[in-house]
Amino acid sequence: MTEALRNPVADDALARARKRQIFLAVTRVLARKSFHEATVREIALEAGIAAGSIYVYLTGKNEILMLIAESMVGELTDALPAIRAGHAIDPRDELLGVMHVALGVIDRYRETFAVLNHEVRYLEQRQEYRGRLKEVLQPYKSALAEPLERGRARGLIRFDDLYSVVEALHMLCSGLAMGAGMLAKTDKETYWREIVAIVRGHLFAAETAGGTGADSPARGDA
Amino acid sequence: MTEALRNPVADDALARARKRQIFLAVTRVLARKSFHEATVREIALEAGIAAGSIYVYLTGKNEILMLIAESMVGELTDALPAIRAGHAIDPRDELLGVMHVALGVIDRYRETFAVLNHEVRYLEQRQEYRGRLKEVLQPYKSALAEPLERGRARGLIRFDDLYSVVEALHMLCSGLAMGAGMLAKTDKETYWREIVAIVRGHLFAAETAGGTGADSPARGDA
Amino acid sequence: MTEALRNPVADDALARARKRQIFLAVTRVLARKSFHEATVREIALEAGIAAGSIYVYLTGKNEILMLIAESMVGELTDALPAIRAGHAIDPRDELLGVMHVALGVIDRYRETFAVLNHEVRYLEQRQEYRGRLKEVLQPYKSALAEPLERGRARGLIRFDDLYSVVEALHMLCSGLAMGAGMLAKTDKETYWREIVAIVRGHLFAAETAGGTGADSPARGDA
Amino acid sequence: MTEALRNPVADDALARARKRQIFLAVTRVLARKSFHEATVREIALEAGIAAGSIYVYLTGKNEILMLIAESMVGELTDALPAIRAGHAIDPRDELLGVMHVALGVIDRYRETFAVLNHEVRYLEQRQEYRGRLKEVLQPYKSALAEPLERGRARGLIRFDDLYSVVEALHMLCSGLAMGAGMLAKTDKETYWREIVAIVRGHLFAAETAGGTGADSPARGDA
DNA sequence: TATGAATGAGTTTTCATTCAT
DNA sequence: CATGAATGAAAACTCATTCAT
Repeated sequence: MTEALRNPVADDALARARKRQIFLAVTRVLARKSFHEATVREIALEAGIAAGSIYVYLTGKNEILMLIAESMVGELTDALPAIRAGHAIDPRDELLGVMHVALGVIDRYRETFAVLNHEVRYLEQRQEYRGRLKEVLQPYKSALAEPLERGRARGLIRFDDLYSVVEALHMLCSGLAMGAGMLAKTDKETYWREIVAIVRGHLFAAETAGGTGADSPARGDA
Repeated sequence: MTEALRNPVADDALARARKRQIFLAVTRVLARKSFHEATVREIALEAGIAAGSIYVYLTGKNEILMLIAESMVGELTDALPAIRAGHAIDPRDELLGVMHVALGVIDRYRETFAVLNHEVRYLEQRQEYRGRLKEVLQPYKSALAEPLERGRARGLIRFDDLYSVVEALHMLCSGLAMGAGMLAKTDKETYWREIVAIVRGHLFAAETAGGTGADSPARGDA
Repeated sequence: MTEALRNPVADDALARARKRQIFLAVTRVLARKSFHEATVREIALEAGIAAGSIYVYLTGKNEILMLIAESMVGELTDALPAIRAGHAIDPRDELLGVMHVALGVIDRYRETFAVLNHEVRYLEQRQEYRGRLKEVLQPYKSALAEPLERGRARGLIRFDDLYSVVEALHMLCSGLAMGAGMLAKTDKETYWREIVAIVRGHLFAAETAGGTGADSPARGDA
Repeated sequence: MTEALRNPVADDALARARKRQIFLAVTRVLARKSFHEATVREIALEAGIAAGSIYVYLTGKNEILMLIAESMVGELTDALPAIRAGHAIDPRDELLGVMHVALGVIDRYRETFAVLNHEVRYLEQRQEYRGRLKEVLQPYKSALAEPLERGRARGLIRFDDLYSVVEALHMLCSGLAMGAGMLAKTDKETYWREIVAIVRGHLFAAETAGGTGADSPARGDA
């Protein structure tokens, strides 16, 4: 009754086109400032539409974040079939393939990705976004989780907690976009080489000396 | 905007105590909401002081971020001597020790850390914060970089680009606090076990098949 | 703003039909929300026409109020001849007859009537509506005023200020629709019985004690 | 937790004074325009405070309506004891006394009263206001209802449905402020004379002819 | 005639910051 | 040092109205 009142835009192709416009605009704006510094008006104008027109396609500012998530995961999803086809044999290769594609998307939209990665936590706290968000992010999550599980089943990959590893690998990729603040700005291929090496187990020359088990490397801390 | 306090507090011990109060307060507030949702008044009240009193010790809301950075890096720094003493022999162990301590700090202030990690990029864009920020973050950065370099010199750790590796390891630790949104909420020790395994090179059972070089694992993608 | 329609609709019957549609739609919408909460789009949609189509028949949102006035007074006017015919003898009966019909219309469109009764004051302040409004409302006003004057002329009804009495009787009828907020929601026939009794002079059992004249009943107040 | 965050103003006398300022300001603004045309900013400025300062004392625009209700009922309540003392003998006199005082308040704030009378219906629909509103309006309602009931008990006042009569008498008073739109603008004392005459049963010279019973005066209508 | 996407002026509301006490 | 009332700039969002189709 009250939902149908908004301006739902009958023309679906138009809606898609406008949303793409808005996504690309927000991408440009977020290169300059944070999500909270960026105003809806600014984003609209950058997209070449009037201030109020954004509300014809989106129900609020937060919906821009959902649009970002959908768009970026979409670009990743588009590349997945090719990867799976290309690395049918070894799940380790498939995993690295997914990470490489993810890195490509992240690199293409560095700042926007950083924003998404952060804001998603607050979106997730809101009942109205929880479900949708999970659904949107699912393909990315699975793209990492599946080769991991397949690898483990075949004895090619070793880990205990799937979630932790997925998270860790996701973070390794994210690092490309996050570096800006905390540490340094890195170029994509340079960064890729290093994280591939880490994943492949090349970081440490050989096993650490005897007794230093995984759970006790830091005996000196609180 | 970030000039000196208008009312430079004479009593230094008091100033330090109040800042600690504020840091702990912000820590509690950020567990509930984002930095931009949190108001200065709310933080002040949570700290047990009046709304305006925050400006006696801080010059603006952004200064709270600096305070967070200082406080968290401080807690890390305090633990560093013990680590270095404990693992004087193998830089690989020292590196893991630093990471473990960092993980402890991150775990203690999860949401606050996530906020800091994100906001730092915008602070850094402002001329007025750039320098101070770099200085504040320096000890953490070095704590990771130094054992890495020492390890490389002694042939125990292998990598090309220091920045990338520092970033990657930092991200691996950060993952503990970030998981919330993008993926899953992980417990500290479980997470630690997995990232240690990755760093130690245990993730992959053995080298991937022949030709899949580090820079070409994803030949199929755009 | 209130100038003639830009696209004066040629087909007069169509225009009348559409206006009726709109009137009935607004009647339904106002049962749910206030005039200012109701959007033009909502009213149009409720009427089964497109958002912009309302402007083919009406020059603006305020014109909806004029339409309401016309429609409701119209329904009253339609019933007047029968009343006058039925009570040709006693103007007191005629007066009550008019009030009863008015009460019927008010009851039929309670919320809409309440809106009209209120908004009319602001319409009236606008030069562009003043004249038209007076003209539209005239039949109702006369329907009350005429039997009153005739009654006075024949010594059957007693009053000094015609306007005040017309207003008072109008308010007595309006009460049916207004009660909602201030007091209680009353059923039409129950309410009618009480106001008829008041008008007929049955409220007070007998004249108040001696000196309390009409103009001095409240000597004790500020 | 979230409630205490707003600016509740510790100083109670100050809060009361500011609210009075705002009430008087709104009174002046509503003489010029409708509640929906009046902006919060305009009201604040008229009250001599800054735009945003209204939110230090009120939680939103609707709260202005509550303030109006409280203020006007308050002025009425203040006069009640004197009336009750002055007319202890005859409830009919007391009733007229209350009406006269009400008429005085209405006259003092005509447009504001009209707004309140109308908007109250929408406020009442909101869960958050229902209870408070009922409580605030209660004294006025009782002031009319009590003498009516006492009068009926002693056989001095005759009616069946209390709510209807209270409503009708309230409407008779309200007429003074409402006339503007629908009919004519009347002066207080002139209006008072006429409604007193109606209530006292002087409107009709004598009983209408025989068979025209209260429930059938309008046999000719739909 | 009818439509509905697009507009942008205008509104409420929030909140970091100041400053008199 | 501490306070908290006051400020006013800024932002999200709404919606009557237009106009190309």
